[in-house]
Amino acid sequence: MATDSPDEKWNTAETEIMQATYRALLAHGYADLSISRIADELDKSKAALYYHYDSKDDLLVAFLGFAVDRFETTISTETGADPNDDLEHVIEKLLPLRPDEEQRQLQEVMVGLRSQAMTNEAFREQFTRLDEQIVITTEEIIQRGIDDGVFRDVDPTRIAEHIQATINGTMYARATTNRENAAAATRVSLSSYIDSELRRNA
Amino acid sequence: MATDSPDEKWNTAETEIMQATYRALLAHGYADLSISRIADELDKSKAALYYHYDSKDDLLVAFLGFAVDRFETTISTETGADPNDDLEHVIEKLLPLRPDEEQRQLQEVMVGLRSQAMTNEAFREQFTRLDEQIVITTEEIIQRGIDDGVFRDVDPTRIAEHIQATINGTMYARATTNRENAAAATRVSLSSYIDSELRRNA
DNA sequence: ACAGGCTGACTGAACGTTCGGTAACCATCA
DNA sequence: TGATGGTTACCGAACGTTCAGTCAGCCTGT
Repeated sequence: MATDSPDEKWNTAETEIMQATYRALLAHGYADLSISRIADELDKSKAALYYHYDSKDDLLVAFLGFAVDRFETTISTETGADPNDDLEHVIEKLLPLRPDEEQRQLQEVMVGLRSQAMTNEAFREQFTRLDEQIVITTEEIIQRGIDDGVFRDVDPTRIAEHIQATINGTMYARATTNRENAAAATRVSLSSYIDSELRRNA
Repeated sequence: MATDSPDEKWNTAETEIMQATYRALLAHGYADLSISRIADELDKSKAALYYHYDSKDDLLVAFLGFAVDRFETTISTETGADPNDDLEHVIEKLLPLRPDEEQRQLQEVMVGLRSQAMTNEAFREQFTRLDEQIVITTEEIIQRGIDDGVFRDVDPTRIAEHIQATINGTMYARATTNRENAAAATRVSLSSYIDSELRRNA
């Protein structure tokens, strides 16, 4: 960032830029995202953006941090008492059964950004971190379920990785194909996978 | 395509363009793919490309058809006698346990192209078709397994969709994160999922 | 002679980035 | 009080580059 502000979080101007970037992303998609378009959404000149960030890449990396923050906040609500519910909660957050417009848009933005991770190492590290975070969260819930005796004694890591891969795949399909029915079906199938794999048969 | 050639398949000139496009994609990635770069790989001028195709989009849509063809050929080798082996074969083709450089590159190209499906309807339709094709292939193997009595009487569509989502998610993670170990683990976990879900416990 | 396949030079638009300037707001000190 | 100087946040215009796409003309084989 250009200004080394002492703040822990985002200051006002930068938050506004992040939101403008988000709007521009929604309106034009990652491929057609330009400094001009972000500036238009911000209702400032292009140069204003260069006052706050050194380059387009700099701005975009900052935005990715912003977006990942949001995404992580979304999934990490406080955990309840029942591991079953917690697991279902995480899945519903990541892969809503019937996503509203806002959820759909956020996911589209994430998929768009993610495609950049193929060639941009800073992006790749962020998504590596994000995926790891999701797996760890899932793992912990499963472990707690095992400790509480409501889940069978499985390998939490293995199950968590499997769940995460399935979620990612479904999200990906939703964003890049017209197979919405298949996505919904997979979402349901995932619940039944958890049921048969984790739940104790009394 | 610009030329309405009566040929069923690709003629020589077009095949060379497709291969040049593939090389350019590997060398520069989708984001930095330009007509000039394809022309460089082809060792012809830009205008030569415009002789064969009306626009960049036209060329790219043709290339996607070409790539999807290749991908489908890859997975649809003749089916053997054992549904277990066939299933494992399809999975290994789509998600090699230890992919060589060529497989890795093809997958990267596919993920790059796929990100375009978010905004380009022609692309989206192609990937919808491709995913559907994979699910159907998987479904048929499972159905055959059930008929032969080697698989339990499950819902083939549901299992096939689940497998496909998991494969897609893992492939996606491989292309966009540094979690190669997790990808390999998920691949193994997928086999064990099939084992516990499909195989008859005698 | 002529058509198919191609070239090289070009255009206009869009892009990221830089730069000179400026208005608003501060603190300092006479 | 009010002049001085510095800082922050911004603007408009321009720069160099790259891009998709066009076009007049040139080979080469028939």
